[in-house]
Amino acid sequence: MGTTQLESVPEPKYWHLKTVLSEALDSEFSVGEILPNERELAARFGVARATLRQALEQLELEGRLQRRRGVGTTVAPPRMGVAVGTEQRVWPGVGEDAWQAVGCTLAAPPAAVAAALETPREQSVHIVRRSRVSHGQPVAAELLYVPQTSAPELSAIDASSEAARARVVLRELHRLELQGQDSAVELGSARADDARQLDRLPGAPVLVVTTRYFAEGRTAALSVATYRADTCRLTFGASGVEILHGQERQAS
Amino acid sequence: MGTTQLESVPEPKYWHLKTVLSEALDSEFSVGEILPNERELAARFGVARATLRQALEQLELEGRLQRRRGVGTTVAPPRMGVAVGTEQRVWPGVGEDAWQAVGCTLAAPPAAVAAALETPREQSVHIVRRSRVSHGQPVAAELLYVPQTSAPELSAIDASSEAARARVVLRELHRLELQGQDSAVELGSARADDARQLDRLPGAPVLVVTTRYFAEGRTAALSVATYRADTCRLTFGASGVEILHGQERQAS
DNA sequence: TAGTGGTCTAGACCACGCG
DNA sequence: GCGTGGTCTAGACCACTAC
Repeated sequence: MGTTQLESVPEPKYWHLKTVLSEALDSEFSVGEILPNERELAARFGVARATLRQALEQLELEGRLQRRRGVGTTVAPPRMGVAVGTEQRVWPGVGEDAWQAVGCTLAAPPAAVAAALETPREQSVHIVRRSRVSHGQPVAAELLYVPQTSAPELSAIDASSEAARARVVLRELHRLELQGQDSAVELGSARADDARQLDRLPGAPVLVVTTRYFAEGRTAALSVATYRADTCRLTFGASGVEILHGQERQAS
Repeated sequence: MGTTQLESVPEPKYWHLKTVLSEALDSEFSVGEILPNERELAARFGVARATLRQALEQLELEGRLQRRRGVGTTVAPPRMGVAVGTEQRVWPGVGEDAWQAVGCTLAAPPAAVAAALETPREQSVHIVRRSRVSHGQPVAAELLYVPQTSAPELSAIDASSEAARARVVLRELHRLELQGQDSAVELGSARADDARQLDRLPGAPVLVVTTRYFAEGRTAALSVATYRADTCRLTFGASGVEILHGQERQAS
């Protein structure tokens, strides 16, 4: 990585810096390698630390870097493909996916969820919390909202553990015939609880996948899953195949 | 919007500030309304402008605010649903979508694109640039890579305008029988050219949708579309239906 | 030209991880 | 305890928009 000073150009310093760093990452660093610390990098490029950080933030947003407080900045591996919309329609928790039930509560859903479920407000629903792990890393935290009409027979077993209750709700749900589903993806920032589950700081960028499951002529369940935007590439259709690791990355 | 000072709490000021502002947006502002400027807001909350900006950045990332240099900060409308993966497989540019061909060049693709197309490197491909408009706003900029094998008969008409050439390439492409397609979504930041097309600054957060189109037993075309992450919610499956406007937003 | 958001600086202190 | 990235400050100047 060069030590050249930045010239006076019309484009912002942090933007130029990002380009320089990006090229250095391609040519002089390998995955997992640790970069010099921010104070040293800033000094080396002759900019304030805040400016350098702006460049690093962008590179982290693009999945090129990973920064951890108390540890350092490392070169991130290519994003992993995570299948979120397969051809065959399946209930959440069916198939060989790495979802893991964490807990289950019975509570009134947020207003927007109640609206999507066409459930009367103030009507409690099962809220199943799940966690998705891929390649040994947590990639998603999900809240699955299941109206009591979709999973009755739950009153008898509230003595079990939360995780057990979650599995029972899922089992009940799977008894219904799934008629269809649709999904939406949007950018968000991790709430405190999701962030903990994803091993990130609150506010970290996430891809929020909202999926509606239809059965018996109504919305039988609603899933709101937040995926780590830095490490994940969400795939729809044929799953998990390697496509592009990034817009401008070298072919491996 | 209150004028209360922030207390000393363990959570970051900008995070608390974001929460306060978010609630104020819900209760005291309506869509399109313009907020006080950053210097005044910072003073009102008793923080440095940089800290205030950190909160605004997050809210903009979540699609709650829109900031324009020289103008001000306004309350953003709910994100619009944009269909990107419909059930029936269709070639790009077929159907009632608002894509508009901008130009077309013949050039060697980036290495990663060449790999995905299973095309020999250094082999030129048609690169069609398109623009997608929804509700009167530009929402996506796309580069569609079409190998010459997928659209021959183009040599005779290179005298036409760029936009006309683009349409011809698309027409050629549509002659093939589409066998399948798959997509991937990931977070990125807008390159300078895409940013201009999207009416944003370079580096703005975008959702990059990479779609492979299969025909004649091979990858017949590859699309890399960058959607404005602040204004768009990408929908897969049944299109465009209103689902959730955000994770915790009030039902309208 | 006035006012806005965007960039940049040179400091300071804090929270966390690791040895 | 030390080094890391995370937060915060109080300024300054620039680029753009609208009048």
